[in-house]
Amino acid sequence: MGMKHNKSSVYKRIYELVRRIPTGKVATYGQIAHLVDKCNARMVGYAMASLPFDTDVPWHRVVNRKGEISIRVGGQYSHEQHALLTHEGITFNAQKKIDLSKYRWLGEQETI
DNA sequence: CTTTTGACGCGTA
DNA sequence: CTACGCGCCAAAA
Repeated sequence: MGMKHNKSSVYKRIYELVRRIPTGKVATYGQIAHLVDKCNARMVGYAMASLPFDTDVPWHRVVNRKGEISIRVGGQYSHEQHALLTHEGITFNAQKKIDLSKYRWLGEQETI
């Protein structure tokens, strides 16, 4: 059935998913995109970039596939993202990378 | 109207 | 490991 998938509904799905990333965990742009139909990693980036300043969507928990903050260095928000993640207990190595094997959100899976 | 400019990831070389 | 092209979208100039 040709249910229309408006861009806005895609963005909405992205935001819903990002909201589910728990405190102290991160997801990659590609990981979010993989869970949303008609979506790719870049679109997740666009969706994050278009959020208002006072959003309650935890945008800072989305990083690139290398575990790095993907916002342009020197900008206000890259520093903000680093601060927020550090505050949640996430650590960065000497190369400013997060260990995804340790902090990656595994979706709905429950670790027993 | 067109062009530019980004919060990306993957295949390929 | 790096470099490049491509897919894909929106807001601003």
